[in-house]
Amino acid sequence: MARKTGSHGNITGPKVQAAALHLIARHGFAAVSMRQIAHEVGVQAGALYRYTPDKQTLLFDLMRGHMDALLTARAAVARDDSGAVAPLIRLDEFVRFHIRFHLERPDAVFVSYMELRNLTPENFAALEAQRSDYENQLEVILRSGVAAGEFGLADTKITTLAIIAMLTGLTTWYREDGRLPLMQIEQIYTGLVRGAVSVS
Amino acid sequence: MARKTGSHGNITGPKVQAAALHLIARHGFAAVSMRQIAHEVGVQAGALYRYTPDKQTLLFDLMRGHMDALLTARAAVARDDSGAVAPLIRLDEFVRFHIRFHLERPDAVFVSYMELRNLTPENFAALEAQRSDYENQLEVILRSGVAAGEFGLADTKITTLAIIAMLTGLTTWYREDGRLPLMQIEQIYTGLVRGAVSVS
DNA sequence: GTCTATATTGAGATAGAC
DNA sequence: GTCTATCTCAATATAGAC
Repeated sequence: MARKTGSHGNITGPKVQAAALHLIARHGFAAVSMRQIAHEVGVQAGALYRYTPDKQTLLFDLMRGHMDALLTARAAVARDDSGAVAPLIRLDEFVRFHIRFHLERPDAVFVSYMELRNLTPENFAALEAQRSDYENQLEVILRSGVAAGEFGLADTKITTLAIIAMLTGLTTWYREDGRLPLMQIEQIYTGLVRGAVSVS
Repeated sequence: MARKTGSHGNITGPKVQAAALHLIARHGFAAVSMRQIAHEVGVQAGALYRYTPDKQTLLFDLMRGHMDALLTARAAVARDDSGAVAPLIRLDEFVRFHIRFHLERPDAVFVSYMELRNLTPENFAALEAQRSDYENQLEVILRSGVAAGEFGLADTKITTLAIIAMLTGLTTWYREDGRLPLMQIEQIYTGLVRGAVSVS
């Protein structure tokens, strides 16, 4: 029952992250000032430094948080696929997972892709390792499909990158109140991906 | 024979554009200062304002120049397709054109995609119109293929965006000295696209 | 056509009061 | 835990000499 009034640390921290993510997604990391972020949170600029040592770390924490969430969520889905699930089913599953996860957090996706340039080399390398880990999970599916003779692919590595680019591109134009409901969009994309990997 | 020594206007102008494109692609528009651009050109910052009224216009000119070049180059290719060329052939042609054009100018592609946020609303609208024009050319091909019964597509609009995202994604990882030669990469991508639009 | 110098503004980050 | 105040530095853009 301790820790009552006057202690906002557990609420301001997340608000700083949310405000930073929101503003950086819209204007870019370099274009957003600590003062702007503070204003959106409702505090003065100096107060932000209780929650991050500097602006660069704030950016990295956002991006690392996004990649951690991606890999964790993916692991929860992929866990059920141990063993006898057919490659085509696992491919559909991956496509749906990728679309859902990315459409649910467009700001984080945008920032994680656009602001890689603004990371220090070490921070960049850490995120690249996570991204590579994720991509590799799709490539494993493609390879198993090729091995089973169910997929017809010229190159699993390039096809992996091509599919992920295609799926992630969805985030640049998708609107919740758009022409088609999400489930139908998912079906269209699974169809496109199935076609791309089919034996011709 | 007039206009000799002391007149560098016709050379410094392009150098400013080239330096700006190069630096903005690497660090982002907001992160690059006019001083940095001037330094790369080999002049002082004040001199840049002989070639652009302000930083915003410099960015817009780069992006508009890229889109103009894209539409002009595309028109030169598409001109030969009046009439009896089969949809599948025109689709292959579009894929190869898109890949070649984009891989030849990675900096301009990167800037034109990443810095849309930093444009004024009017400048943004002007570029969006051009982008829409380009995308529409692919959609026309897809529609003609559907009409001829040669393509099996759930939705030409979404498929257009999906294909373009897939192709443009190539620019993020392609290296001239990479594992595969460009011609082979083009073949892989035409194969992927053919599969995606094929009747299943 | 480019320079130097400068006006003006705002950035990231820190110190110390409360 | 947040505030005010401030240090230090660098940004865009302009003016006027050469």
